[in-house]
Amino acid sequence: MPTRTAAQRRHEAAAAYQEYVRTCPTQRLLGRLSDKWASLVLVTLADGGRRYGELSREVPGASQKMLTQTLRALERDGLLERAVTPAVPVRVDYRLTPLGRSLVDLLSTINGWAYRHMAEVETARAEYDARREPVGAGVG
Amino acid sequence: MPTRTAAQRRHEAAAAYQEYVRTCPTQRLLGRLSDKWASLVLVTLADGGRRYGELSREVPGASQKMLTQTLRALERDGLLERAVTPAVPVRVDYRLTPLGRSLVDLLSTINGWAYRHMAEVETARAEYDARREPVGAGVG
DNA sequence: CGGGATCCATGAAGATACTG
DNA sequence: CAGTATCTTCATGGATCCCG
Repeated sequence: MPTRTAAQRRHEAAAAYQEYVRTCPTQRLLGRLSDKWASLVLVTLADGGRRYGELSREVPGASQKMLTQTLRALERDGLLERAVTPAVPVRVDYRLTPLGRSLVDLLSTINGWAYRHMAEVETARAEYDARREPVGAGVG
Repeated sequence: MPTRTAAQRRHEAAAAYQEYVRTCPTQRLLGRLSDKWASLVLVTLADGGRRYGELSREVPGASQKMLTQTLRALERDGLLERAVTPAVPVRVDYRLTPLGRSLVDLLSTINGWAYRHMAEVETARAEYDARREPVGAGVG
């Protein structure tokens, strides 16, 4: 019997894989895009800069916590710029960087695939469900 | 004073938006791709079908629960096919459908952007962190 | 107006054990 | 071999309060 159990070795493999996932640019990118609000903020900013309040109105459903968090993450990644105007009521504007616009383009591509193929997905999904849902219809 | 408070109206807006997010093909697609294991399984299957056990070995870090769950979801979406061979030890093969291969192509595009731009992201991230981390270095 | 900090509910991810 | 069922754990997201 080896020192490491199968579970332990699997755990090590998992750790190594997690590392790979964290390293792989594609996985990192997908992670960023999977952020539900990130893509929404990006496309909202695509047609011009916005103030914080405008964003919170145009991206409803996002709490300020999530919005701020998303904005911070996107700013950190160099996808958008944050401009603070220290007036009496502070004014903060957000706008895309060239890198951000580049990502919006990619988002358009993804969008294109979605519109071209998601109908097939929906169909497949409906068929799949149809084969499972009638639990008591076909067996009796 | 209206019947609905600001919080309630925000809640309704959020609900409506959640509905939009669920409806929007792009959001649905991103949701699927964001599934950490989904993209991994797809690219693994890109160069040929695999048995369940093979997948669990080639995609370590995924518990069988996660693997099964991912495979079911992908099958449901019509991205891959599941072929059961009822032998003594059951044999199950998974392989991409044309739709699945199409999605792998999209994944390649995403991959391309990632490799072209993630270095910029890393740089931006490092700069951003550099402006925050030296908490006592630049202020004193 | 913009946002940081905190607390809490929810759901997803993993380990384990069992089945056919 | 190929799962399914269950329990626990943990990260995520949201509500709230408060500050500049």
